Amino acid sequence: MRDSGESDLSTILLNWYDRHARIMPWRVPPDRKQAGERPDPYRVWLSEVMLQQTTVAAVRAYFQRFTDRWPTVADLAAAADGDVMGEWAGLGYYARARNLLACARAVVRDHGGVFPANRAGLLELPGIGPYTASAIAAIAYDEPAVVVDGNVERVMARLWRVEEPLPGAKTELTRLAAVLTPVARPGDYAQAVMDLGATICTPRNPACGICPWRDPCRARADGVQATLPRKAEKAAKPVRQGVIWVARRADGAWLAERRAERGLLGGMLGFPGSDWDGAGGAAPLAANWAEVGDVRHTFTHFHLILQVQVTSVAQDAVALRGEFLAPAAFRPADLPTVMRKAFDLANSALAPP
DNA sequence: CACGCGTGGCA
DNA sequence: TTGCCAAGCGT
Repeated sequence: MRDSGESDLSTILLNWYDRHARIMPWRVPPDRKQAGERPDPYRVWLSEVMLQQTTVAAVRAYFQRFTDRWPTVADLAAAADGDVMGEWAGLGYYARARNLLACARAVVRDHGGVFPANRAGLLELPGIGPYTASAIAAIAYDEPAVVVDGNVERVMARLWRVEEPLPGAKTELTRLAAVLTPVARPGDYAQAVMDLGATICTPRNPACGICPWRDPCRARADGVQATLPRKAEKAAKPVRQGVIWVARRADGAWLAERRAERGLLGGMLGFPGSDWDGAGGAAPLAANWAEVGDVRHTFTHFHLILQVQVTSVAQDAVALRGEFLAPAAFRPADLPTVMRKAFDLANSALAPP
């Protein structure tokens, strides 16, 4: 045991975590850990990937469905691509789902179905970067890895009053996080900082009055906690426009199209459409198309206005693009949100078949 | 290293 | 309504 001031800080936080740890389906609470229970690396990995840039509230239901359907990494590795992409639909950042499958298959193929038990090994796997490798190593294997996510950056920036804006401050914040990381209970410590950041040291209106680190916090002492961390200004989002064609066949089948593996919504189910450059495009089949309105959707880097065209076609219609999927094979829940919006608009505009 | 990559909640 | 934000990764 160290006896430095930094060690005191981590001890204060761990004591707080022992009393206030949030209950999560992928987490082993501190009292059960103390009794010797270990978290399942598969569930830790799955939760960490889902939580990348995503709120706990959004992840919970997805985590439950994934673990119900694929209880082990071997089950997931054996799944069909389309089933995994469909189950991920709505959660966003779909490269995560593609990498999730690639990672599960690599674990089965190259590691005998067992996750590497250290940060360096985890880092080699697809979809596992510096943060996720550290988080799994600390939480699942109690490796004293330095875990730096958005919560840690925010908490460190306030605790030490770091005025340099992100992303430039990242190196300094990582150094400060490393100094605090304890050798004992590094996994609980990592989760404690994240709980602190999510429930007390929040981006807006931090609850400093009940914070276990309120006394040592330099930003709090100077009253500048709400201004930290500083961030570089972001560019304004341009508006892009396009057309999407939704066709229903007489038997109720829908003309769908699997998107390219790479890029926006890569690997997800969708409908034939134009480029999103406002130039229009050619319909995927000759029919009497009707414009039924626009769908508006905002992606990370742009706003999209999608003009929705619909039609009903005969059973012998031939599509130039896409594939007719029978009602049993077409689940609207498999669609990413922007495509789901287009489908809902089209479906409500068409008379029952 | 800067950028592309989703979505839903909230002020 | 609009902008900001959340447990980042790959290129």
